[in-house]
Amino acid sequence: MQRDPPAAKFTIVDIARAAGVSIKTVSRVINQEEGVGAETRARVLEIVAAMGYRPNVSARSLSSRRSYLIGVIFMRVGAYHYVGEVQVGAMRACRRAGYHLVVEQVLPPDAVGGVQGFADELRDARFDGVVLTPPTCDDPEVLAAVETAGLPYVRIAPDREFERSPYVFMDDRKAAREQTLRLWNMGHRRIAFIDGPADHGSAARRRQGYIEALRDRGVEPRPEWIAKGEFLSLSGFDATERLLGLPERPTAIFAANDEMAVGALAAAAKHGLSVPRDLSVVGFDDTPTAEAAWPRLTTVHQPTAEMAEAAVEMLIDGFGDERLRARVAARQLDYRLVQRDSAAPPLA
Amino acid sequence: MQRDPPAAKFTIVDIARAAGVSIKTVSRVINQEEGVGAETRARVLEIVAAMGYRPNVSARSLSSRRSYLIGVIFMRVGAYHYVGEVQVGAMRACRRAGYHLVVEQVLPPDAVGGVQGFADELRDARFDGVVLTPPTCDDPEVLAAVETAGLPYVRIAPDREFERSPYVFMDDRKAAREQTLRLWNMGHRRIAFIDGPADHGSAARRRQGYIEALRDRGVEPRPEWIAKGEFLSLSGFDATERLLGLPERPTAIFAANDEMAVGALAAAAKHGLSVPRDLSVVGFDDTPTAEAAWPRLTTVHQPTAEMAEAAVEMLIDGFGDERLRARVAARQLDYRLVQRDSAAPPLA
DNA sequence: AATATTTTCGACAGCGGTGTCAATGGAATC
DNA sequence: GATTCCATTGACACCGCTGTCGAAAATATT
Repeated sequence: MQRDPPAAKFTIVDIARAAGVSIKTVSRVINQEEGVGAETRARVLEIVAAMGYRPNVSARSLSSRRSYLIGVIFMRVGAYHYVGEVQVGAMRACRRAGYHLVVEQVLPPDAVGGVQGFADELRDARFDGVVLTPPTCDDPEVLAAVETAGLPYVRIAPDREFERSPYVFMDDRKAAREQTLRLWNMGHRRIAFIDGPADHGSAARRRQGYIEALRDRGVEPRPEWIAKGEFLSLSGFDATERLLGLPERPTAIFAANDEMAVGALAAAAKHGLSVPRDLSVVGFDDTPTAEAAWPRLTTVHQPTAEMAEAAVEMLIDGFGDERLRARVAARQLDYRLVQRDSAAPPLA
Repeated sequence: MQRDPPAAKFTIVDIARAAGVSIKTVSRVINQEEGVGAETRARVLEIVAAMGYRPNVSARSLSSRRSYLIGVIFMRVGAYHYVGEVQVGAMRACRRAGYHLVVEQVLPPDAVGGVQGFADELRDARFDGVVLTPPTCDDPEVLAAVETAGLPYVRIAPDREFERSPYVFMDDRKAAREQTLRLWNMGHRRIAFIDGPADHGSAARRRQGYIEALRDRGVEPRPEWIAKGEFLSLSGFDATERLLGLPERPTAIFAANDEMAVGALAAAAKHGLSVPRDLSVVGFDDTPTAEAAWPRLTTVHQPTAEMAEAAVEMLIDGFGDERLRARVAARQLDYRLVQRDSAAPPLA
């Protein structure tokens, strides 16, 4: 109508004409609806392929009221490596199903835009569904906005209200337990833990796993072995300084995330301790930091991309089946212990 | 028509009726077209606000042939922190102009999907324009795909063919020069450089800046002071080992990116050198790694988010003015030296 | 005051698909 | 052979907006 078509493509009408059928039949074929004769279907498919036809997304959305767009919501896109991983997985699932991935961020309420800006975006974008990542997946305002918009959503690793929506998760507690036992089985008996922020659910679950493991082995973890941290490398450094100042110095330190583990490595170096000879340090998450650190961190691999992929799958599967939306579903993914160079048996 | 409207919203018809004007007039108002009386415009705007009307994106796209979607293309979304930064900036610009951001990735040709998968996505998604990031912005196949699709595009920090499209960039050479001079001015005279991959344009420009700075000060950089690296921390470690093995050991090391600088820190620790007392190490890029490292890295801040923001702006501005597309435009952004803890004057 | 211009506004035809529903025709049933 | 029944298929309205173009109203010109 108005602008020159960027690349003169075909429309469903062209295909219908070429195949000698109605546009509705073509529509049926490309949407894999039934009720089309095998022969007709084959002919149409052939022509579609030959002419390189691809349906117009806008027209399809307008008519069907689906956008074929999935949104992933982050608190701050720039902040964490996490974000990239999530996108990789989500994109994979989207492509498989013919969806596209739109990235949205909710800025903290004080920032320009804030949650309101997010709500507006939500309405405009007409997502078919959204995936919420931590910590937005536990933000009451964000959840309210999404629910008000009537959008189906799946949460990744939520901290609470597990009945509120479908979600995917990993067993942090169990992973931390295994991570701790790995140190134990190497022979470590004085194992310290660097905790994450108090309001961070997965940090709490990891701490829980650590405690459980020790109790399992008949050891009551001493309070001074659990050092407060903030998930940042500097806090890991400080925490380690405190731990190394203890009368009975730990032989192994388990940091609740990789960044703090890197801080721990630095503190060890400052104290002239060689890792893993004099001190073992293990992390959690398996971010690129873990691989880049020196020595390379022994850690727990969190299947971030896979969780995102699963989340998008659940979402898309749910579209077909309205009941799925109501029914709460959860999907668990497996972690994996990663053995690298920062942990070893303690010196006799 | 078919599914129950998620949240019963208004259409342009409702607004027109409420305002007592034609839908076309409402359309004019919301698109800020001229040719509407001030009074009429005000009335319509008021009703739009009161009823909370937001135009249906699909309908608008179908009719206007614009999708209000901007694509950002990455090689591998998961790999670099870079990706998040770019998205932050791009999203900022998109929101301001009422666009949405879709993330796409081109997988290496050998991967499932590969460049072909990307080309298909391009056609489906009907982007109004795309932003290409390194290294895809120099990939002939990718460029060909984008151009074949007839899409306007802006590149971020391309390495070559600067006439081929508008682009945004930062002066790597000058920044590296300043970074080197900073070390020089601290009193360092034996400054080594850890180079990036041979085919990486910005690495070459940084090396050039390093060389220039030394020549500026009347020093011809010795070949053995320039160590090969691969932008990965391990390669920085190895390079540093070689440099520290030199008869006349350098007092400062300038790594062409932060990751290699982190490797350098590790190598220094292994050699029992305290940074920055015994050895200064500086990086480039100012990724989170720089802040997380121990000691925190003195580096050069690359305005990644701002570059992406500028790229999207150029793209959107170009839509209004067809001539802009043809005309090559470039926009330069400023780097910023970041002073942290890994560099200090050499020991007397 | 009559006419020429300009500004403001609306009718209407698409954009390219999907949903509804009725028509067609061959197989199955009686 | 007439009737009923599915499986196929197509006609057509419609999704909500923008572009075109002509009409009406306001303003300027002579």
